[in-house]
Amino acid sequence: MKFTMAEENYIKAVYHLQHGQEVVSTNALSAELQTKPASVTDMLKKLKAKKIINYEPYRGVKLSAEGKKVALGIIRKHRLWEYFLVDKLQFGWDEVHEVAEELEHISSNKLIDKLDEFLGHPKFDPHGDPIPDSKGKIIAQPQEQLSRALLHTPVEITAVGSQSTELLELLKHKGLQMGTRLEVKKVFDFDGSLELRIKNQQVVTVSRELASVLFVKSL
Amino acid sequence: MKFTMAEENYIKAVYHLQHGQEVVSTNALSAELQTKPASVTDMLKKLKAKKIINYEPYRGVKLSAEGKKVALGIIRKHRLWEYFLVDKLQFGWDEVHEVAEELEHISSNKLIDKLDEFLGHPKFDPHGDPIPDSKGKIIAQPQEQLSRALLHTPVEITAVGSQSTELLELLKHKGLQMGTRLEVKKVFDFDGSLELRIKNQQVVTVSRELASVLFVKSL
DNA sequence: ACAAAAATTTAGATTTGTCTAAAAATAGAT
DNA sequence: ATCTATTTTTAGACAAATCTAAATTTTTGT
Repeated sequence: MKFTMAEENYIKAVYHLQHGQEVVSTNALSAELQTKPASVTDMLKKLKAKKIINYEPYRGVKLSAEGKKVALGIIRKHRLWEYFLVDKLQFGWDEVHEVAEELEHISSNKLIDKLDEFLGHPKFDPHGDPIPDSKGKIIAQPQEQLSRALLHTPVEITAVGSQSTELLELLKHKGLQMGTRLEVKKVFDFDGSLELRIKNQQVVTVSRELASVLFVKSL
Repeated sequence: MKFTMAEENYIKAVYHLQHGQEVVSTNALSAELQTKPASVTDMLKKLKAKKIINYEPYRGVKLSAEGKKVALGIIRKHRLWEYFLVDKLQFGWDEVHEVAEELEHISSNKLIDKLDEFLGHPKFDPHGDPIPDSKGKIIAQPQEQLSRALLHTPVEITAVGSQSTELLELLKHKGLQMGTRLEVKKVFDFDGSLELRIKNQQVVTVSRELASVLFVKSL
C-alpha cells in the first residue's frame, strides 16, 4: 500500500506517542503534528478506512499490526538517513533531524536497502536510537534515565528522548552528546536538578527536565 | 523563494523543453508532464505571478533569469543524486532516474553542497550530462549526435538525450552505455538506421530515432 | 449525580493541483 | 483571405489536507 507524506507523518506520530501510553489522543497528535484537532479527526478516519489504525470516535487510537510495520519502515528510513548525514556527509548530530524528516518519505525500497548496505548495516542512529532492520525488527533498548542514575557512578550517554532543535541546542551548549561519559555528583531535591562531572573535567548543572530525556548506560 | 514539488517539476520541464526552441508550448508541457493542457495553463499563471517565467496567453512560455537559476538548482540536485546512486550505492546507470526525480525535491542547500563535496565535485552525471556547480554554472557540452558521426571513426558515447525507461531498456539490450566505444560501419539511407561495431567486437543495428538521441565524442 | 470544563467530532470553507467540457484564439491550407 | 483544424484558455468541479466555529461527548470536581 502507498501513503501520502501527510499520512506517513500521522502514522509515525502515532507510533512515537504510543510508547508507554495504551492509546493516543486526538489532542496529543494535534500537538505533535502542529495541526488542529479537527484535522486530526479527519485523517484518523482516513487511516482507519485503510486499516492502518484502530480507532473509535472519542476512544483514542492505536496502530494496527499493519500500521506498526509501516511506522517501522518510515523510522528505518529516517534513522538510516541520519546516520548517512553524520557519518558520510559530516553533519553535526544535532543538525540532521529536519533533513531526515524530508528524506524519510523517499519511496524506493531498493534505495533504502542499498543505503543500509553502503553504511554497513548500522544498528543505532546518531542520537543513539536503534535502527529497525529490513524486516522491521528493532533492538529493544534497556534505557536508563539519567535522572535515575546512581551517584558517583560513571555512565555514558546513549540516547536523547527528543530531537527538538531546542533540546539539541541546549545539549551542545552544555557540552553533552552521544557517548559523553559523566558521573552524577549531586542531586538537588528542591528542583530535581543534577550536578554532573563530565569526563572528570568540567562540572555542569542540568535541570530535572533535561535529565529525564537523557538516557545512559553504566560503564 | 520556496516552491512546491509541482512547481519545481514545471520549472524543470520548461528548462528542458526550452533547449533549441525559442518558447515552449502549453501542449509540449502537457505531454512532458503527463497532465492536461488546462492544468498547464493554471500553473503557468501561478509561475508568472511568481516571476519565474515570462508568459503571455497563447504566446508560449520561457524561463525568466530567476527561473533559470531555480531550474539549474533542481537539475544540480537531480544529477548529483544520480551520481551518488551509481557511484556509491551501486545502482545501474539505467535505474536511477526515477529515484532521483524524488530526491531532487529535498530542500536543504547544505545537504546538496555536502553531498557535492562527498562525491568529489563530479562534473558529469552517469548519463553524461553536465552537473551545474553551486553558482548555477554548467559546462556547455559540444554534443555530437551519433547519427551525424563519420563512418569508420572511433567514438565514445558521452550522453543520452532522454532518461525514459524505454530508451534505457533498449540501450541495455543493445549493450550500449556511457563510455562505450564504437564506430559507425554503415548508414542505410532507406530508414536512416546505422550499423555499429562495438569495441571491434559485436555489430549492432540502431534505428535513426535511437541514433539521434545518442551523443558521442571522437577519440 | 450533575454541572462545568475539556476533549473530540461535525459542518462548512479554503488552498493546491488536477480534471472535463466548452469557448476563444491562432495557424494552416487552398 | 477565409475557413477549418489545432491549440490554448476559461469555467466549473473534485480530491486532499487543512482551517474555524459550532455541536457533541467524555471527564472531572464537588
